[in-house]
Amino acid sequence: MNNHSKVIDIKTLKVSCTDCSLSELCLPRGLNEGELEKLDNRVLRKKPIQPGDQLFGNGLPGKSLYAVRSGAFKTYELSTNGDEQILGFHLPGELIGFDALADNYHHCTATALVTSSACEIPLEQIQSLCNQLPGLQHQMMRIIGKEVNVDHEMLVLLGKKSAEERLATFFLNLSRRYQDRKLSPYEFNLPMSRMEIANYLGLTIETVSRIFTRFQKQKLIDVNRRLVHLKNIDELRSLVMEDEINRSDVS
Amino acid sequence: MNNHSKVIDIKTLKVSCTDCSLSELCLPRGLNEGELEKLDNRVLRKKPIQPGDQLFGNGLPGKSLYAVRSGAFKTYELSTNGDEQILGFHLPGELIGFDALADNYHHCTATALVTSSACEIPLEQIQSLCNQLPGLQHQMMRIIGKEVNVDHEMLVLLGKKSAEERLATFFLNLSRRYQDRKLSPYEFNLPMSRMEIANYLGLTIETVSRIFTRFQKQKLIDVNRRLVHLKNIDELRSLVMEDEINRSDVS
DNA sequence: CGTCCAGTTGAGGCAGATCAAGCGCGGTGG
DNA sequence: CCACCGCGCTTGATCTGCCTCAACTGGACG
Repeated sequence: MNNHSKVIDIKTLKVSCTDCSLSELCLPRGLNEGELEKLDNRVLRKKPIQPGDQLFGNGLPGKSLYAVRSGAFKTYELSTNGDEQILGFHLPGELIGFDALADNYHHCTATALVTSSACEIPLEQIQSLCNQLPGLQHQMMRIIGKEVNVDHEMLVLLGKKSAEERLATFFLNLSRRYQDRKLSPYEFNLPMSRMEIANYLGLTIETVSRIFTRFQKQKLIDVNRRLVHLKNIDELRSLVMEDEINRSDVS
Repeated sequence: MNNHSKVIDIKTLKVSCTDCSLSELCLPRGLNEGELEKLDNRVLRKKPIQPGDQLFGNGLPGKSLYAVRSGAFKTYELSTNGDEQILGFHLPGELIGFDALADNYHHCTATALVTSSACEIPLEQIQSLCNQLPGLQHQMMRIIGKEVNVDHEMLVLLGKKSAEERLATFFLNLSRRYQDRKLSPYEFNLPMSRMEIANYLGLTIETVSRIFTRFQKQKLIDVNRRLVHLKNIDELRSLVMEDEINRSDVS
């Protein structure tokens, strides 16, 4: 490496996996220093991506995974009548691009919600490294498994939950993910618009807005434009599990 | 191989990957004879599973993937209020159990819809074999990628489609999967109840029943109990307006 | 200080849920 | 052989949560 050169600019330093604060959430988790360096050498750092710009697009060849380094992305598919369905919002440390594993073409599109950056890791490199580093293979499996489980949670949300439950679930999910990133689980900025929240949760923008207002009246949250303050997380939690209490006692 | 022994009973023959008619849909796809044998040695064949019995259960340790050999399974998660959300129906040749990749515990439950059987492949074996057989690693990635894409299609369905579109999509999807299995794409038995169809599609049993009736009046299908006859696939397609570009799993 | 646009609020409508009754087939037993 | 039951499914009537349409608000920005 370039340890011999003491005069390295901050940018170069910041972009190595070794010094990345996200390594415990990302692919490097569980690797030792030597292994990390091997991985590091295969990772391509991409230039900052402006809001609305694509990281990858539906129908385009895809031979890499991407780790969100900063900012936030959304992935979405186009429905038959042309309008989009958002599949997920992706925060730093999260990997996206699994949709290209099947046939090396992307089946969804990823665009930046705010100015963002990402690391690109070619699939070929991942595969060959996995053969050398059992820890990496293990971590890959964990990440893929989590991806599948997250999607399944969304199916439950869309298939069974009321609008109110969806919003409460959404806030609690974001809260936990910000906490995992050493950020406040109580106060954060939404990187996405109301429109995008509604789309993601299978609702309309009006319904989302009304429930934001309702939650504020109930002192559960404060929302000011995109700044959210969760004031009563326990109550939000009980909202998600509320309905079984009401339904199961009449006998 | 055991070609030297001419006296082998049919059961033994039938259960090897070499002779399994599903191998082109399943894990063995793309492996040569020698490689196939290696895989074959690691696969455990499970006894037949009766309708309603579990292949694996939510919260239980999971250290294997399972390939459906015959019959059909459903996987489901319990929502916070206790009722189930069906995540998928699984036909012969399909792999299930990816929900345990994240932490070696299952996050959903798999039960047989009819008398079924499955092959168990321990994850450890898959991983070590993947290091020896690039073809297997490649096929694993393909299957995982397809799994992710299928889940994403379901998110679009639940987030955006009308009840009618959901049912049409459901029929077309089953039709294609039966065709892939060299069965009639026009006439087949549903392995699941109306209730399970409704649950899977985020609808009620009454709505499903009404749309079945409507489709019959429109001469799109014939349904008699669980026997379905698709009479006008093109019209069903136009109901969904779905471009089936992505499902060509023969890639 | 007007325009724009994201978001909010209100009124009314509708797709699908809920509630309730009926149907038909397979199984049981008489 | 029919009478009866149970259960999966169908059908009808009514209800409702969320959508749709439409008007309004307030901060950002030229």
